[in-house]
Amino acid sequence: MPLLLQNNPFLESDKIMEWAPIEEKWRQRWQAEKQFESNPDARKKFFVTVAYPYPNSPQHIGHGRTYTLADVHARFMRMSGYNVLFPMGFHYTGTPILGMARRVQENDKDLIEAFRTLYKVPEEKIREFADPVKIADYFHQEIKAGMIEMGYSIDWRREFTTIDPIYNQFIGWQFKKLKESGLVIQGTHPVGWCPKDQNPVSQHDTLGDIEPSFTEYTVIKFKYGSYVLPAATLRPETIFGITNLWVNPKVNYEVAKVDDEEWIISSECATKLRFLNKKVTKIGNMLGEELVGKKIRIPERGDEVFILPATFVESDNGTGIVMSVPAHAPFDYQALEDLKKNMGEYANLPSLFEIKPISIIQTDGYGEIPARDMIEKLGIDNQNNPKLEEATKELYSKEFYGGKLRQNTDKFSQKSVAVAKEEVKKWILESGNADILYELNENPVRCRCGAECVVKLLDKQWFLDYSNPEWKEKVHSWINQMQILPEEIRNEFNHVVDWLKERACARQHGLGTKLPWDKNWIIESLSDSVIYMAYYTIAEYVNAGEIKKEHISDSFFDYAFLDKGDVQKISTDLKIPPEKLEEMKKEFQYYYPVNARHSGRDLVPNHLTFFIFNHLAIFPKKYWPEEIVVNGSVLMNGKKMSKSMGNIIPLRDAIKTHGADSIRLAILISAELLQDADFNQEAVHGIKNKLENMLEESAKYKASEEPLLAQEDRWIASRLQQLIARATISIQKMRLREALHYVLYEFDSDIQWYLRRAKAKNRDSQAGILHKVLSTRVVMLSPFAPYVSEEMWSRLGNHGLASTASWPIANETEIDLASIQSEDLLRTTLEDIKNIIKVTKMSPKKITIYTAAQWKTKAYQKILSQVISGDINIGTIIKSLISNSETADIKKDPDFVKKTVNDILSESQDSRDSKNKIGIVNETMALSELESLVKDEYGIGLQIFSEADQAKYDPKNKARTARPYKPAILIE
RNA sequence: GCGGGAGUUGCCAAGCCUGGUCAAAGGCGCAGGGCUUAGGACCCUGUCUUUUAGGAGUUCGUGGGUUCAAAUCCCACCUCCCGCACCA
Repeated sequence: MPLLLQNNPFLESDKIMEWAPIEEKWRQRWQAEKQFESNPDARKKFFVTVAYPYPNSPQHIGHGRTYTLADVHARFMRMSGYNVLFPMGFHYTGTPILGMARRVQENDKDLIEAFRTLYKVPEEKIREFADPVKIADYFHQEIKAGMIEMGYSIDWRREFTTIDPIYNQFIGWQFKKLKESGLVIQGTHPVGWCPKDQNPVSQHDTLGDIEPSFTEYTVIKFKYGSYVLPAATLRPETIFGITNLWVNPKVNYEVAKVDDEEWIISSECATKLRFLNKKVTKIGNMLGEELVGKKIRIPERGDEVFILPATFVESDNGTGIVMSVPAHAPFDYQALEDLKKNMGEYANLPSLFEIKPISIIQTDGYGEIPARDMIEKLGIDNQNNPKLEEATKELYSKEFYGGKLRQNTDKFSQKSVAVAKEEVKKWILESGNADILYELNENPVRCRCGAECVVKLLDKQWFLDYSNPEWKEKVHSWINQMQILPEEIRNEFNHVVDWLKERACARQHGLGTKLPWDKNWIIESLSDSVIYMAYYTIAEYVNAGEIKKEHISDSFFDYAFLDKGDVQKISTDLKIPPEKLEEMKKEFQYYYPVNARHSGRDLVPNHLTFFIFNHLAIFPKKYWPEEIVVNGSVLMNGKKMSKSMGNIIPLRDAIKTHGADSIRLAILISAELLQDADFNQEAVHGIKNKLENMLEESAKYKASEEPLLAQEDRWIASRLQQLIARATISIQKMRLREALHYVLYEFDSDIQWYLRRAKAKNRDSQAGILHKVLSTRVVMLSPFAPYVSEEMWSRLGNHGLASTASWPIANETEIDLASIQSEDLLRTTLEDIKNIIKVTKMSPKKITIYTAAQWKTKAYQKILSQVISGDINIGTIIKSLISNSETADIKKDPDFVKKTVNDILSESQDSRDSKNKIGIVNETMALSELESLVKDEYGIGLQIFSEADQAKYDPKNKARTARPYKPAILIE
């Protein structure tokens, strides 16, 4: 059979079976029966949501993970009897789509080609893509189609996009609520900025996708007569160690009026300052060498030091002036050394040789002058040696995390560098002797328009005040009460809450909702997606046209979501019948709070945390979210998916090739929640095979009432109950991999064993039992693999749908512990026989089994109960056994106690308890089942004797070694 | 640095939360056999060392500890991966 070769090897399929028609059939049935539409009723509800997608590309396997997890959760809860609401919306707001539209307008070849070949967008659609909304619309429909194909049990009547007018009104309402609570504040805020576009830039706005990150520097103002000579530093605490200032003699500095002061700075610095809202007016120029040899006064310290020349000083770095701390900065130390060696034209510099490094930081592993230690260690001999960077970095890190300030640092003495850095900065800033400068980490960063980016201090920026201590406290305490899965993430949440500061919540362009009180701003897209789950409860009314945008005002949301206001008055104002208002309010109150929110772990430090913050700020406590479930990402053949690797599998393509169920299972089974799931060809292939085999199997057994007569029947029925119990617990903890493992694979070995037993006995009456077992198993598979489960369910001859069947409830009373022990005994004995044959390499003719004598069984029970009660002292056990006439025979075989205690100790707590509970097992009877197995396996006969049997056949005197649960074996 | 995760037998990977059924699932690879014109298809068997009686020995990053018992719990150390923002 020829293989359909496509670009991606993953998309090869051997097409053993056509899944598509099966999927289509059941999908239509679900739809026709409105299985996933949820309306308030008398049942308990369960509201499960997932972060809605941003439609700027087709979804791939990675996106599929979170949605699949949520869908399994929804289906499981639905089968467990809950009225489950699982809705979906689409997040249009944000900047990337806008950027894409702009690139289409500019006829960007790469992007258009990507649309064409990678995303397979039809030509006529691409032409519309100059309009960002068209892009969003297109991928919206694409993603939705994929979700339907994946079998997600979504109530599509409640769908919306974030640019729907009523949604915008809702977000406006949200922000007014936040502002009323004092949680929206205004302030300045540094951003990466394109001076040409007059816009903030983020990573995907720059050439080469460079993140425009920046660092905050402290600028210390040195006084030179009436001028200020500012030097930028990352280490303000080293002000105590300054011995001089450095300028580059070749640089032409600017004299400029900066606000009310006159500064001497490089011209690059002047430019930077302008974007930081400084009023900078150039007055004149001054060559660096003019400054050399002059003295400046150090603020706070009050003493004076010289300005010296250094070539390592660059005009585009900081202010173009550098403060010199030779004891702790390798550059400074080396520059000073260089100068002393080669005075040249500066021979007249006074007292140069008197300049001594001032050590201000004590760090373990370093001497008085750490900078000199570093330089000697790395063998540096001049200030242009590139190793100086490395030396600086290492020393900075060592001193920052391990250093302490010395006595000569005033009130900061003995403080750690990490602490002192902040305190000193604050101290100098407060006295007006310092300022702040931001410097891009990578230089230059260019905007897509080609202009060089700068750091701009935005004025009057709006912030959500996530630093508000009361708000933080509230969030902390709620996080500690919430259900968070997996549990490890709880700490991470708490940590995020701690470090979260004010967050800019509005920007000046992009799709989105206008800030209600300042229409120049658009609400930023991570802030307009934090309480939208409430909107699902009214979205169906919007979609049905029952409420219109002109009818909506804040009073509507106040009423529906906060139960505030007079219904009659609102009804009159908004022209909505009071019953309708009441109905919507009831609906919100029915479904809220969100019971489970699913999301990828990348949203923990932002969306999920904001989600909690905002719910707590806006809604009363009874509507705060109950549970968050976080999952990891998906790898492709062990590697991260990325466009450049070309290993992104579009979800819909994968469905076409492998079928939705195989993909669902492959994603779920390869990893537990937080781990990265690895998606690969073999895994999907294996699962497909498995499902096909199971499907074939389903047609074999028909329902019939058969009593559980045989030992193996009771056993498989017991194992089924144990499976139900274990799988249910696993799903409740969202350990879906574990649950699937039990249902799909582990239980298989039980079925195999059962079939082997039945076959050995030549039974033909087991179909009814297997039918029951397999049907229950299909029900349990249904949330994971809904389509194939429906198909199996129907082939098994069951009525209705697997997805509406009730989730089985484990029945303890159906678990027959004795049958489980008996089967274990069979298996271990068979294993032992196999082992002996393997080691001796003999071909067996005859097997004889000896069960332990009664006194041993009695003694075993005694020892067992004594070990369970914690007594494992062999001496006392023997004494108590001898004192009892039933077990006094122990004297004949003192070794027996030691061996038995070891036997018992090497078993699990569960197994011990179960053995203790069921008491004495009739081993002769249990092992009689072995006969058919041995016959089947080796084609030979088997005889069983009791050790106590006087007439037994025992030529090799083996019988005496028999122990309970460990019969003696003779093979000839 | 802070926060999180990981280190298992040739490779990938389960087990760890809840200590004992762990020489440790499963897959790949490898070896032997079956089936076959053939197979990169499928099925069976084996795959730490040792052993002609179900046994013994040495293993789960390193070093300690707790326990009758440690891959699993505790402590210390080493190595690797991810996140640290105004971006969805």
